[in-house]
Amino acid sequence: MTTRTKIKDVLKGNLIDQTVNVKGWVRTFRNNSFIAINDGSSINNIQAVVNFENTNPDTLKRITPGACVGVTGKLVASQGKGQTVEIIVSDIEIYGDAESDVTKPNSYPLQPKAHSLEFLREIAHLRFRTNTFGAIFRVRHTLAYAIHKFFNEKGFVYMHTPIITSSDAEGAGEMFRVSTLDPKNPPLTETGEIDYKQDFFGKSTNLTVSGQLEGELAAMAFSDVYTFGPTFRAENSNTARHLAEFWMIEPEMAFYDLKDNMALAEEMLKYVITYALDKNKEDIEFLSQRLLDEEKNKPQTERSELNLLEKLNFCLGNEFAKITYTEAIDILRESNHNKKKKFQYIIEGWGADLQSEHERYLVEKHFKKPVILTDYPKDIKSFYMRMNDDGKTVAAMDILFPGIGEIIGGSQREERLEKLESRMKDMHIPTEEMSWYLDTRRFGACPHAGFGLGFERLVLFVTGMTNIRDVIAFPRTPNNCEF
RNA sequence: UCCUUCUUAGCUCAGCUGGUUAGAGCACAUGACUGUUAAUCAUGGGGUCCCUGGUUCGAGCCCAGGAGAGGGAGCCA
Repeated sequence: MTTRTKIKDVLKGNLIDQTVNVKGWVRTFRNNSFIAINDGSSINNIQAVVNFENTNPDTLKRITPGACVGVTGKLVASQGKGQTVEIIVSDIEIYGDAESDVTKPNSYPLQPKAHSLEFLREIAHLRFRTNTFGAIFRVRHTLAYAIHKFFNEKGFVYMHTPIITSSDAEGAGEMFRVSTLDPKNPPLTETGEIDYKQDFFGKSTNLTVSGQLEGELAAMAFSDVYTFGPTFRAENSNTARHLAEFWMIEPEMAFYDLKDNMALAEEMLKYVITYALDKNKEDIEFLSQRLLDEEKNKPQTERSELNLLEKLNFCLGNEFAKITYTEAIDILRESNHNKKKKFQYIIEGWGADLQSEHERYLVEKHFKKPVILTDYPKDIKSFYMRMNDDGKTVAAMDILFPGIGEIIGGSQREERLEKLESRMKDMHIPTEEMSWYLDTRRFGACPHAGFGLGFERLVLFVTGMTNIRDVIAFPRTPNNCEF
């Protein structure tokens, strides 16, 4: 009995002349002889050669795209040109058929031809079996692993912050309500409001929009912590960069100021991208080529200057540009783009929030590399960000990536109790409910900082994909919760 | 949520100024071939033209409403 070998390992070729067994799903069956089998361990298929003259014709008919097969045979150097090794099949087992006749109901929808990303999104449960999505989700895995590896090597503690929260004061966005009350007949208070005292938790609860506040509590004990978990926003955002359910990495570090925070973020991004380039070289090369092929149909002016691999390497080889909000406003105001009124929103003066066209100009036209923007006006940022000495700006930072926009948002936190409380009052955030959070400022407060990295946006950048729905297995967006 | 474009065969698309029986490539089926590389060659089947209503002698095409998708914007990660 030969034990199964993963196709990735068979392709290494050091098992040559040995009998091997592989199991996987048929991609194509050419010439009644050559089965391309993929088991997800690699972007590459193994070619299994059957002798159709002494194989049962009924078995041959069942070798169709999508079918699951196991083959046993001798691994030999390939006679053909497209691959170095192949398996001469001595035994084949069909584990699961896949109907290939499209005139029949429930036929396998993936055909040996190119499909549009939009079509594959409708069959997200099967799209893992394509080259593109195989590559994307292997890269996604590697990036997730690299993030844990990076923080672990730096001595960070991985915190699991709660998914269900009662805090509605984080201000990061609209929340999904969590309730076990009967939606048709909820208990009411005397004033006619829904009585959440009778709900499961005895109060109104929601899905988390951020683990940051809980992360800060932990950082006041472990010094360096991070979270990596699902996050939920009930915003009615219909863009290629937003999801209702996404994964976020939120490190929080005691004794870090904004500069330390920025340096950690840049180091982490470069670390994980380097790691993925090393571990998933073939996948990223495939995705790079996919992007080139896609852009062939576009006019010259819309094509990228760098291919995906070059773009990633360029990002690794250069320091991120670091400028303050105030400097960014000056650059934008003095730009020909602004003077020629090419912006939809003309930069008038200091204080306005930057529109994505401005961010894109800074990243893609002016600096042509990732940009860290710092020290935003306090009025356009969150209550917990540390007030700068000028009294006008806060110690915030956003990292902007080409093609993606904001990939990281972070800040040094306001550790001074009085200043934090007065900010909360200004922004109508109830300090009583947030007493547990304010305790960190009452007992052994220290300067600290942290940031949030949108994991899917990182995956977008590394895979060169342009729609966030294509880098998460089963995307949740307004009006869409399939699978 | 706003702006905009689209929806025709399993997939990707064409369809002229509103005109008779709606096309192509790929996929699929059948056959041939048998060292292929999304195999090739031949033959064949395959349509609720997104839905509802309207205009018209006549609607895939025009009008109104609806649904779904793409791109852009806002909010953000």
